[in-house]
Amino acid sequence: MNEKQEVHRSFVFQVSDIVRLVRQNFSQEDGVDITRSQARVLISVWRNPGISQQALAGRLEIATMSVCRLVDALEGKGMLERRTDDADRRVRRLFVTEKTEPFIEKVLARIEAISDDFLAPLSTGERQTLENLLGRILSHASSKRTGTDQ
Amino acid sequence: MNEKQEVHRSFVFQVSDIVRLVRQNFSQEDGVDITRSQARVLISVWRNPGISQQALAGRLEIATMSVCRLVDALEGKGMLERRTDDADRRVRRLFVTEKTEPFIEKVLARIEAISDDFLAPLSTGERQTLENLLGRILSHASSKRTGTDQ
DNA sequence: AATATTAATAAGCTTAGCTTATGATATCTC
DNA sequence: GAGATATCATAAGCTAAGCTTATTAATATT
Repeated sequence: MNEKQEVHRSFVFQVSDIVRLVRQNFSQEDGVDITRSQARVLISVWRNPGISQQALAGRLEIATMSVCRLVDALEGKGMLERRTDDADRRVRRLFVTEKTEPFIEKVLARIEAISDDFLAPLSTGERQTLENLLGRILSHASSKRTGTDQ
Repeated sequence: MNEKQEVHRSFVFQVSDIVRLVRQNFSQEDGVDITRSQARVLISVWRNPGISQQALAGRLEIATMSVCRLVDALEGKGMLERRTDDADRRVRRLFVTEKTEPFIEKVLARIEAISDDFLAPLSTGERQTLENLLGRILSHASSKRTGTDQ
């Protein structure tokens, strides 16, 4: 039973394993048909209405092409809208559609619910500690990324 | 600059983001051409020589088909060997090839190096705390998985 | 002997990215 | 103002790390 834990408990594998389990938990449930990365985009656009795809890529630290694909999907579902910027007609400004607003709450709730599920075995204090440790790891890791930014 | 952190700091996104950065760091470097999940398989076979693909799937908590593909890749690189079990000729017993043994050290070192890289901003005590918290999350999450085990 | 179960695999799908090339615009330089 | 250069979005197609749904071969059950 606890032999199973012996596989290889380095940080790299620990986080990979957790993310695999998260992904498995993500899809189903409520009536909002959206993936984890689509949710990330949606929330980010909702928080930054009118952001360009380029800027969004910088903010999410993924390739502009990846943003483009994710926006394609969300636009296809009618959750996001691309509007051409009049001042610079190369850029597409992104907006959450009005009909989508109510879904945002659901998406946020789902993410919180899944997080809570995983954090269930930890005390409140431990959760804060964890968030702090992971946050520091993230800022450290993303601050030393080479280029691709902006 | 720290606006970038504001995206959405729930546990789900924190771990996803870290894993994305881990994957980007994984591939290159030393002379061992292997992916993260292949490494996971390789190490597990090395620690459990003669394990069947089925049993390995149970241990790694992934589908038998996924194991099959990963073993295909590793066998293609000559790092793993499938031997038919004489007693039950349906099962393939897995072994690390002799020429591969020396690579294992490299793979383990790489994983440790990447882990260390990410853990760099933490003190030794904090690292232990983190490992403990993530470990508990993992056992909790995988214990409530439905079946597929063993 | 006929049936059911199990181990592995073939085929093809999904998610979440990536790179490389191309088409529109904008901007900079002469 | 024209030509070169840079920038934003996107088309096309790749990789990694899974998945599901058959199918085949072998074993176990009845």
